[in-house]
Amino acid sequence: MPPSNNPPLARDLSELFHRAFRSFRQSWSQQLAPFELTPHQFRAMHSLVRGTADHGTPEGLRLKEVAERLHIAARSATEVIDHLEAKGLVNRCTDPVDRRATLVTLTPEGRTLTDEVQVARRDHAQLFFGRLDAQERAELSRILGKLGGTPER
Amino acid sequence: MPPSNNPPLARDLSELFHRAFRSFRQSWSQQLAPFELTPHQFRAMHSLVRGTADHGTPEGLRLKEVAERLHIAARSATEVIDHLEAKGLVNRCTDPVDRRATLVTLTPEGRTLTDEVQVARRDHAQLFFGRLDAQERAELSRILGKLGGTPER
DNA sequence: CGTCTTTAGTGAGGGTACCTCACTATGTAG
DNA sequence: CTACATAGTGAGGTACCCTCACTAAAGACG
Repeated sequence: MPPSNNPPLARDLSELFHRAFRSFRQSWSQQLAPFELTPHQFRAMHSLVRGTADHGTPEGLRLKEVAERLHIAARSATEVIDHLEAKGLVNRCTDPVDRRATLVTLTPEGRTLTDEVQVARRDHAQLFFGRLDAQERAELSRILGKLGGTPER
Repeated sequence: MPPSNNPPLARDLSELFHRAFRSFRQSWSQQLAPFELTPHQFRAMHSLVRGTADHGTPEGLRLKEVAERLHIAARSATEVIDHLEAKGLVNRCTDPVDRRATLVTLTPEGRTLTDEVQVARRDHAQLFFGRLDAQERAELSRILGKLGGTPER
């Protein structure tokens, strides 16, 4: 009985948001599991690829930059990189220009893995967002952009 | 090749989703801080209110039910409830009907606090989703519903 | 009644993803 | 050279999850 035509209104947008995101994260985690990477580890590697592409320097990103790109504290970036280094996916080396800084670079293995996971990520996104049609995706994209908080600074 | 005039397309819905949710969660955490509750603690209390309303039983929810509502393992629910109990916001008592079970009920303080936080939550949602107009909110709501995975049960 | 199985909660022990604070080593300005 | 800032990290903490093994109680059945 639809006595209340009630659209599932803004009523509980919070709840819906939470739920949807949880579902998203969980399925992504699963997709990632075979690679033995956590979402953040992958995000870090991803940032390395894009990062080095960004500013001509071929030699990786500083830990600090990684932290910024992941929106986490520097200390936390250290940890993520620790794990990746332990797996032989990245290397640390002192920045010759500023010896306080540590440059993080992908190893060939890391590079390869990143590419593979990139594909998996695309698959996952298609699977997950595939429930929406193109227009809905565009709309969602626009809306999320608005909600994303400070786009800069 | 002009860098990219194209709209922030569905290109990285994953990224956008992640970013928006992070922003959401963070601002909610902050809103919650003055009450000295973590998001999950509040969610648990919230489930108690709704739970007891649900099935006539005036006497709280079982731990297991709490776990189900929070979508976490039973053991984890124990922890959340531990914290709330330590703060005097909930009580545990043995279910007279099934003495294996523990009924969790809100104390008057817990009840009051929940009501207060409920208001804060509404404020937060309005603030956060206020960046969207009514139509966008409705659209978002609809879309998130589609993405939410298991709609019920 | 006594076993046998199931269930609810929890102690023990882990793990991830974050954080702050204080310290070292290095760089930079005066 | 001194003073200060900055990059990374060790130490230590919190939130939020988990599994595994156990106890106490309930239910099934002969």
